[in-house]
Amino acid sequence: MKMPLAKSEKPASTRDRILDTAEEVFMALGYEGASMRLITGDAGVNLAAVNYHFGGKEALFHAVLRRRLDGLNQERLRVLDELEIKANGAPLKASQIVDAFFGTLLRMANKHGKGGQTFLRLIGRTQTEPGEFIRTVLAEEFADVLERYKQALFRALPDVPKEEIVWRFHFMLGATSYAIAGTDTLRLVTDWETGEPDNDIEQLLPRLMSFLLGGLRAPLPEPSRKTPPQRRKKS
Amino acid sequence: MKMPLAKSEKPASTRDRILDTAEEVFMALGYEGASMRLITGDAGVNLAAVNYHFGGKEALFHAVLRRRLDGLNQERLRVLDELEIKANGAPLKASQIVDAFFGTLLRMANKHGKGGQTFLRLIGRTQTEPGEFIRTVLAEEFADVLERYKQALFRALPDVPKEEIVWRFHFMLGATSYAIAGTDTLRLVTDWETGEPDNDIEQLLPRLMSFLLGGLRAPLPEPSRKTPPQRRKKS
DNA sequence: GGAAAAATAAAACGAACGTTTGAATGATAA
DNA sequence: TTATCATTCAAACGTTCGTTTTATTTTTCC
Repeated sequence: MKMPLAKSEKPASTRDRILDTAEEVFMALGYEGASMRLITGDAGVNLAAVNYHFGGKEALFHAVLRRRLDGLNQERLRVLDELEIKANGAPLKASQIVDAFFGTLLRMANKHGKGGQTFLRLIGRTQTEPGEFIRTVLAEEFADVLERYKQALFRALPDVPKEEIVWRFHFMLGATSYAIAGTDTLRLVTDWETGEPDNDIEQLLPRLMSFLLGGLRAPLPEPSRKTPPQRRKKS
Repeated sequence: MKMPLAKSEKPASTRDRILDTAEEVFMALGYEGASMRLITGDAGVNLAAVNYHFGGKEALFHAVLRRRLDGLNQERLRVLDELEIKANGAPLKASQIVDAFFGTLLRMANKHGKGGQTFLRLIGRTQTEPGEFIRTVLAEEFADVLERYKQALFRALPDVPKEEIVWRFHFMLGATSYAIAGTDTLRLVTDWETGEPDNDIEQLLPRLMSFLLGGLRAPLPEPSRKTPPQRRKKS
């Protein structure tokens, strides 16, 4: 029988076991580095199961990303909606927007426990993965959310040129992605005799927030050139 | 004959052709994604040449990184020395330090023309590569420089707790690495009807600088907890 | 010149990859 | 029960991987 399963039971269907394991393995080894034999082996399922349930390695990766990104981005939109309703037409504060975007990410990751943090590091990694289709997946997944938040920031910071805001959004994504993906280089910078990065998220969030907001609201670079370079003809 | 070759000639020894090509291919496909057959093929040399001249794929990657990283980090140390001599014992300004570290990176990359920018994106990529040895290489290569700059920042910002500076250094690395590695996500954020990212570096530097300094000097996060969590026992 | 060393070339190695196949097994419904 | 469907499984497919081997060519040095 295909019982819906009361909430906390865990026979863990083959499909779900693959997803969970794949998430971890992709995170640890990257897309290219993770082999289907390793994933299916760790998950305790047959090698062919991935192709049966998902259609292939790419599709599996796609599914892994989607499973959590959907929830995350829905939540991001929900929080933004809520803020805008409360504001009743007035522009939001930049700090609210930044928190709604990046704070939601970190808090959701923390909520799901180990799995959430694994995923957090995965998408940090994924941002710089070279594969063509990976970037496509991310682009599709993020397009709506980014647009909404971009617009919100435009309204929140009317004095900052839109182009500059876009750049700074990009920088914020980088700082966050990096802060999440690897404690690698940080471990190199500091002496680390304090805790493991596992529950560092609670420490990380306020620190990251201060940094991001400081950068976002920084004084503009001196406009060294009047014209925003010469506009190039569209190819 | 093994003539030293007047400066601008370019028979390009097998070794150098491999290095140049490998740099591009690694950048485009990542370490795992780049195959020796592709590299040697593009370089127009025999497949076995890499193993002959470098010893293997890992050693080749190592050599690619070292070739430019050595110069970069030497220059970074030189610039910092120069600043500190001029300051005559007084602490430097944070903006000077940030420019010496990140500005030097971007300027050097710009100097070497196409090759430099390729390399810039490569190290941006490399920061999140999963392979074990890759992180080792980067750690060795950067250790000295990071330590020097860290100390300089400590002196420049005596009011900011050292721990906080380390974190923010990490965030700055992330923002920069990301800004460099992929215009990928940015291309997704903006509408891009302006120029290609090729010569964007001149635009990028002042923008990035403002952002980094804004973040670095941002007001501290409220110390929500007095004790810096409880110190965990060292395992 | 010719011997020694360095460099290039072609071919093959074994291992690992993602995917496919076809039979065995389990559950579902008439 | 029997027919039907979905799932699991072991085995093999054909490629591609990094590396090694063997032979040939080129350079270096006496």
